[in-house]
Parts: sequence; C-alpha cells; structure tokens
Amino acid sequence: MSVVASIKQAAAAAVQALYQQPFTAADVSVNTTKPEFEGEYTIVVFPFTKFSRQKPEETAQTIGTWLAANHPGLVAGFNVVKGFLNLSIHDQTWTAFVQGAHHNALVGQQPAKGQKVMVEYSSPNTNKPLHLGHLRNNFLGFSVSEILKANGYEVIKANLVNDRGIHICKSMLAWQLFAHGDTPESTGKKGDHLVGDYYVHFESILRDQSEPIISRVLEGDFSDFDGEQHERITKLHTALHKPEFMANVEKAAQIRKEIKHLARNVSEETKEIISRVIEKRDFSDFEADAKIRIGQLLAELTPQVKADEEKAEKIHDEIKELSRNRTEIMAQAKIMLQQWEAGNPEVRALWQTMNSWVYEGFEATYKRLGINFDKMYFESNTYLLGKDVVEEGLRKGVFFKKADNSVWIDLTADGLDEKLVLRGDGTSVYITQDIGTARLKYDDYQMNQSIYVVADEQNYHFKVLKLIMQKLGEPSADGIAHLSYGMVELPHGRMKSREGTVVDADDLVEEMVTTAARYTEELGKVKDFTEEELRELYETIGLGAMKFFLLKVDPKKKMVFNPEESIDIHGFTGPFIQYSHARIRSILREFSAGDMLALESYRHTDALLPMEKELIMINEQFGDVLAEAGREMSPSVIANYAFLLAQTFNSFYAKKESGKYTYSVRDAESEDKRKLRLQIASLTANTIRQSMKFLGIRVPERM
RNA sequence: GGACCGGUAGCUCAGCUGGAUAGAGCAGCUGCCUUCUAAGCAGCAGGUCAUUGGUUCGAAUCCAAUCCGGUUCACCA
Repeated sequence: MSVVASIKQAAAAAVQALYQQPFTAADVSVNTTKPEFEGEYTIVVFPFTKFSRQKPEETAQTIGTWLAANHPGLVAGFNVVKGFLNLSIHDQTWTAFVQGAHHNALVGQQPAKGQKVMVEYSSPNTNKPLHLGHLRNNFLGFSVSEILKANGYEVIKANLVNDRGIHICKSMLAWQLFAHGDTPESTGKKGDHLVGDYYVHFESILRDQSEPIISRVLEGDFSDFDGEQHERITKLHTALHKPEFMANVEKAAQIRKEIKHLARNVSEETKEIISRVIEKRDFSDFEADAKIRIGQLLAELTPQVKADEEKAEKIHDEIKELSRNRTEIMAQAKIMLQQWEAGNPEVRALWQTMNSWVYEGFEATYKRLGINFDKMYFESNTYLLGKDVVEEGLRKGVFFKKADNSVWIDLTADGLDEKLVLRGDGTSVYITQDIGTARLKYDDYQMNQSIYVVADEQNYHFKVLKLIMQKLGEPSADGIAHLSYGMVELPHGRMKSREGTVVDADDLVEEMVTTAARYTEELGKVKDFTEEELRELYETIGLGAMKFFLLKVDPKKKMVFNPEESIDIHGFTGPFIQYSHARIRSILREFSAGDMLALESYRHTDALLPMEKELIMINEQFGDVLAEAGREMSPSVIANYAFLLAQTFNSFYAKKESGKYTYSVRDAESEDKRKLRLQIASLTANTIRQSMKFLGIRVPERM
C-alpha cells in the first residue's frame, strides 16, 4: 500500500476511534505539504470538525496526537497550521521503501487482475499513408495498452483496418488509369505512399472534372442534374441569389479585401493577419492611420454579414459536393465499388495487390514507431456483419421499420435523435458494422472492457453505439468505452488535405530523427559510438521527443502541434527525461555489480536530507500515479510525473553548497550515505525507465 | 437551434473527486561548467483562472446564466 493510502486509512481509523463516525479512507483528503511548512503530507481536517465539535486547530491536534501514538512507524511528528495537519513521515518508511524497490527493474508492475481489456486503435484507411493525426491515435492506443497492462489487466491490442469502400476504389481507379503498371518495386516508393499518390491523383482529376459543372451551376445551368438533385441545386442557387443575401456576401468579401490591402507591407501570411484582426480585434499588424479605417471596416462587418458569409460558404460546399458526384470519374469509381462488392475477380485482384503494398508500407511505419497489435480485423470481412443483429433487434422491438423499409432506433428518450441502422435497400451503414463487429470482438475474447481509441468528432457515434448495444442486451455493452481524443492542429489551424497542410507521419519521423542526430553531434558526447549504436540512439531520441510531445497533453483536449517545439530537447520534453536517465546511468556505471548487490541488504538508519527524502517520496508515488493513469486512460498523467521525477533528480544532482555537491554519490560524506544515494539513483533510473516504457518511449544508457 | 467538449502567464500546457500565497515548460532577463553528462541547475519578471451571480469555513475546481472557440446532430466512413 502506498504511503498516501496508509495515511488515509490511518486517518479514517482515527476519526472512527475518536468520534465514533463511519469514516472511510476515501473520505480523507491528503495533499503534499507546501514547501514552507514542516512535513511531507498534509491531512485537511475541516471535514472532521462537523463531528469533532472542536475548532479545526484542536481537531488537527487531536488527530495528530492519535496518529503519532497509534502509527509511530508511519507518523514521526506533526504540526498544525489552521485546519491543516502536516505530517512528518518516519524516515524508516522511506528508507524501507528504497531498500525494497531500488533494484526492481519492473517497478510499478501490478499483479494480474484477471480481467481482459481490448484496446482498438490505429484503424487506418488503406488509401493513404499515415499522418500526424494517426500518430496521436497510435501513441495513445499503444501507451494506454501498456498502462493497463502495468495495472494488471490482460490487454488485447486490436487494429480494425478500413480496407474497403469508395475511397479505396478511388486509388485503385487512378492507378488503373494512370500508373502504367507502376509498383513499389519499379518506382522505389513505399507502398502506402504510392497508393496515396494515386488517391491524390484521383482527387485532382475529380477537381478538374467538377469545376465546369460548378461553373455551370453558378451560371444557372443545371443540365448536369436530374430528379431530386436538380431540385436541390435549384434551391441552393435561388438561396444564393437573394439580393440582400448577395449584397452581404459581397460586402464581406470587399471588407476582407481591403483589410488585406491595408496590411500588404507586413511580411506574413495575410490570411493570419485577417483572422487576427477580425476574430481577435488585434490591430498590431497595422499602421496607426490604417487603424481608424480598420475600425470602420470591422463595424461594417455586422453579425448578419458574417452569418451570411458563412452560410454562403456552406451553400458553395454543398454545390461542390453535388457536382463532384456528377463527374465521369466518380461514376467510374462507384461502378468499381459495385464490382468489388459483387466479387469481380479482376477488381478483387487489383484490390489485393494494392492493399498488400499498403500493408508493407504500414508495417514498416509501425515497426519504426515501435507499435504492434495482437489482433487484426479487416472491414472487408466485417462490413456485412451486424445485419443479423439488426434482425434480432427488430424482433425484440428495439428497432422499428419505416415505410421505405429502412430500420431505425428511437433514442429521443435518451436525449439523442432517431438513428438509422439499416438502409431501405437492406445495405449497411457505418453503425451497422460497428454493432456486428462489437459482437464479433466479444465472441472472440469475452473481454470485460472494450476501448475504442477514436477522435472526438465521433463522440456522438460511440454514445449511440453503446446505447444500442445496451438496449439489445448485448453482454459486451457495458464494457464499451470511447477513449476520445482531440484533433491535432497546426499553428495555423487544422490540417487540410486540400491545402496540402497534412503532415506525413514518415516524413515527420525522419525529420525528428535527423534533428536528434544533429543535436547529438553538436554536443559530441558519444563520439566512441559505432554507426549502429548512433543510429539507434538517434531513433530513440527523435521518436522519444515526438511521442512525448503528443502524449504530454490530456488526450481529450485538442492540441497544437508546433513543429519547432516538438523537436525541442529542453524543458518538458522526452529528451530531457532521457537525458536525466542517461545521467543517472553514468553515475551507476562507476559501481560494480557487487556494489549494487550489496545494497539489497542495506537499510539506511541515519536521518535523511531534504532532497533525499523528496526523491524517495516522489518515487514512492509512482504506483498511485500509474493507477490514476489507468483509471483516467491518460498517458499525460505519466508524462507529467516522469518530468517531475527527472527534474527533481536533476536538482538533487546539481545541488551545491560551498563549492561541493551536496548529494554527491561517489564522494559522499560517508559510506552509508553513498549506499543510500546509490539506492536512490538506482530506484529513480528504474522508475524513469518504466514510466517512459508505459509511454512507449525508450531511454538510452548514454546520450 | 439541440447535444457534447474547451476558455488558466506573451505562447504551449498542468492543476479541476472543493483546501494553505494558482504551477511547469518555451520565449525574455541574471548568474553557475578545473569536481558523478551544462540535452543541466539556481534566480528575476510575467495572472481580473472568459464574464456575472450562487452554494460554504473555503471556489480555477461544484451549480446557473452569459460571451467566445470547436465538434456533432448524413441513407459518408
């Protein structure tokens, strides 16, 4: 049991004994003591005053006395400040802990709980290579899996590959039309990138073909459309041409144009300047005389004008979408999808060939990232699942049929909407598959929990999925959990493939590793390393920096990926922690295996110095931190902890008094102190290594 | 419009199951390498915790309202 847990338990016992109140350890609030007061942990006694019927100070005094008398091994002393009971923990508690834990290479690992958890993550599409957004997903999924394992769960890492559908056909079609038989071998290109290039090629043809259709629509010529779509297009066109609406849209465009003109001489993205001034009223990009004019312009940009501008944009988007669907190349892609579903041998063969290229590419990327899976699922095998479950649901009355034969569930009582689960023609929608796949996974593993690592834009989807499964009475239902994470944005905003701002995963990794190599060479501390050792070190540092950067932020928050900061090696970064580890290892290298072995029977009995105590204390919290990270499914908890630990060790290491290192290991003031500090150093190195391992990050012996 | 998420230092983020004077990192400014790795350490400066009200011994944290930003509410996946 952790020290904090022991304190809570003892405090609860104190309250029970002194006031005869049913108080549990969970009701006790314990904080680390503020540095300006004596002690390590503090019990907040305000909640006890209710039944002590004494002032907070007196209550604290009473409880402190009881604790010191009944738990002398834990509480060596105490002091009271207002309602805060500051406890000085007995040094023996700390020295016993270091003695027991310092050599444990698997520190933190909990015994098996006998529970199974599936973590589904990565889930790439086979039409494009991985990008920055996938990296957050992959690192999160992997790290959460490791954290859960450390907490004693049996974890199944699953990857559900999206290997079918219209987007896959797009790459296939473009390859067929334009590749002249190119392969990864013939071009020397990584398979996933080759296929991705043809996806991009398809999109550019699609753009070329849809532009004339869009122009015709804007000119009032709807001859490309028929039926319902013709009606819809007509409506959109009419909406766009309402006189007052048009006037507002034009006005907004004029205002933006003039702002842009006024800011011309500033050497920066004009788009950013415009958004700064419009969204944030930040005038810093303009000359004093221009500011008056800008003020006038902003006043003209009324909410109505802005709303119309936005609405116009939406209408244009819809026209664009409808037009894209009327192109020749889109029609061809749709035919190909039908052929695929019908099992056309030629299409299936092409599909298999191209997918195999992609898998080879993904395999290489996963390997470099250090990511793996226990179970692969493929949508081509699962996309038809779920229909039978829908049938069952219909019979049970969970679902209902509409006039056009489509099947729905009514979730309005749960605050949601009606949701379609099967189309009128009997074909599946996205959620149909997920219903079927959830059952399949459960049949395969009977896990207690099933975690989906998926971006937060799908929060609604997973809420619906869980509700449906619960209403169906599926045994897997209550274990479904959505580990929802925020989007990764770039300093100028979201990544957009249309604007070419998508950050490719392979490129990014390469850049990180190259930068790590440059820093390392500049410092020149590992000149004796072999080629192979250097290569591995660069990978460790480069990937460490990137993983740490993406994992240090709370998953549920969206994050900004700043390329410059991500490759930084100072401060709250992966390399800082790796460096701290390497530094400790270099201390430990001076001692023999025999020296280290002798530590196991050693327990320090002298008083502990402040930073010795502090370091042991932080190390001792690792178990609680790990449990919290598991509970919250949040690697950032570990990242913050690892940084605190490394930082504290660095202070311990560098602390000097009158020109001498206060906490020197090698030149310790006594043999006993040397042994103690060796234990502390060894423990800290192990805890750092383990916490980084749970983030999927390796730590070097030297750097 | 409904639902959900977010708003903390110039920037990026901790803290949010209520607790003491709100913390890091980066950027800026000062110092510290003949001594276990300076990818480091010590320090200075920087805050109406979006706003307003409420709950109470105590609110960045809980509740309500408002403002701002995002996501979603597809017979897309």
